[in-house]
Amino acid sequence: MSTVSLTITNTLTGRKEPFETIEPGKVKMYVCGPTVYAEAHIGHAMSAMVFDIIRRYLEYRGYQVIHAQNFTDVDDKIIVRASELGISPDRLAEDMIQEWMAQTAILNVKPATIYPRATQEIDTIQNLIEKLISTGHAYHVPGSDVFYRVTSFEDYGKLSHRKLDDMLAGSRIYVDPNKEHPMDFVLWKAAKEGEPAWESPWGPGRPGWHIECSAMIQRHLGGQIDIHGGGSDLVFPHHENEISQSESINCGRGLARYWVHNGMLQLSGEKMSKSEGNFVTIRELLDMGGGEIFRFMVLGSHYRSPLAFGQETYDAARRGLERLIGTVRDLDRRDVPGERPDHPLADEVDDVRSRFESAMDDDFNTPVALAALFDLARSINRESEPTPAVRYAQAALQDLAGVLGLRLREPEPRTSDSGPYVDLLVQVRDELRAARQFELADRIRDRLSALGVSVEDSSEGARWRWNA
RNA sequence: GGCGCCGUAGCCAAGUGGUAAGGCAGGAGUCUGCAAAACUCUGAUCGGCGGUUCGAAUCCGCCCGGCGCCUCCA
Repeated sequence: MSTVSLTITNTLTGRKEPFETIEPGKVKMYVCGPTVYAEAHIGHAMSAMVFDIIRRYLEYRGYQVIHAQNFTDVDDKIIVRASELGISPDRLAEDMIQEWMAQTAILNVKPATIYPRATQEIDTIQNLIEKLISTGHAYHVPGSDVFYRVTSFEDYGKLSHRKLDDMLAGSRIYVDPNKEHPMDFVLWKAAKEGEPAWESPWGPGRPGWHIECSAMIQRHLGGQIDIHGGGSDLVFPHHENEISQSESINCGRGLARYWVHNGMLQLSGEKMSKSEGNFVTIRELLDMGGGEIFRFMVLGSHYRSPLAFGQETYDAARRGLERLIGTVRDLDRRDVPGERPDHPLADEVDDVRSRFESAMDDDFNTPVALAALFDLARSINRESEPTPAVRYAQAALQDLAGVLGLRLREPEPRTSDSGPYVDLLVQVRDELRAARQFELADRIRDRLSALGVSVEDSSEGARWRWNA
């Protein structure tokens, strides 16, 4: 095993802690996925990317990562929305899941190891609830729901660092009179006429939101996990409730060693959210060709901080990313020397890699890791000839960027079949330039630019690329 | 009302005790037929006030401003 000194900020303790896995070399990571009732927005994409980056780095560090990401595929909002659309809740959920899978693939998010769904965990969920009732941690109100009894768990509030008493003060507008305590939450929700329902000892109904995660973790990852992740908006009540459910019947073993939460994506100063209606969908982002640009934005600030999405920051990210792409543009992996060249650039690579690793070891400090990559890019660009040392450094740059999930490829052309014609125009223009027909050559360049093609001249002839 | 986070150059953003990484934008150069790209040079004393310290962006207190959670939410 390598002597890794990785540290992670743990929401549970509020501190940065050395990362130690339960099993050597193996990481069990569970990340809360979306409730699939509507198109996902880029806040969801951000969260998926953050944990993708964490996963990639853990794998880079030699860990085997078992990554589970759930889908909440039964819930009030799904039912409401499906009925608005005139389709079944199943259908809606399935469509949204397929879309999520396709979009995260384009965003270069590595597929999770397993994708559990609430509706496929009903047995486990019911068993858990039964156990919670029999141990006095939950109660069934006949004709109503099954609730978790928050006062039965003395650690309630330990994740979000609040006390039950403090939460009551300015809290809810409406409290279900069936609850013993206002903070008690639903484990099993009785179905109304026409709603999706499963038979249970407490009547037909469906699982409450929080219980599915406890069940999935127990069934798919078996007991305690290393990392539990999600957006910071899930700390309370979702993750707090998960802890109480799982730990109250697990004899005090911690559900997860490290609780990791990403900051919220903001749009015009406020949290991006479906219910608030201020959001940019992943589809819109991808239509702009902004998948990798967005990842670059995410990498540009620490994952725990809020990130503001806006045209200015988007453009800045695009330009920065273009610089890195330009640095490895002409790289052909076949030209990369197998041996480390004896050259100052190779020393620079060593130095950059070491800075990259220290940064990532320090609670996944991606802004600092990126800074190291930009320094390497500058050193590479300083070289005028594509020597083996340059190829070596370019490959290293691309590899390290790859650990962050950046592909560093040229943007794809929108019209894929026009390439040969652009080639032709650029060649003709080269000949015009050779004949010193600059006026005509400039006009071609201007016209191509208007069509989204950048032409760059050099002593070896012109090259062109699609603008992002 | 309770809990927590944040406020660093025009913009984004690292940095938690020893005199401020990186990116974008801007300015001046080099290269180029011109441009683009690239390269070189170029900018901040860290929201305000007070305190601790030999020394603070970094610790403490107060104030101002912003955000998140306390209700479904990545």
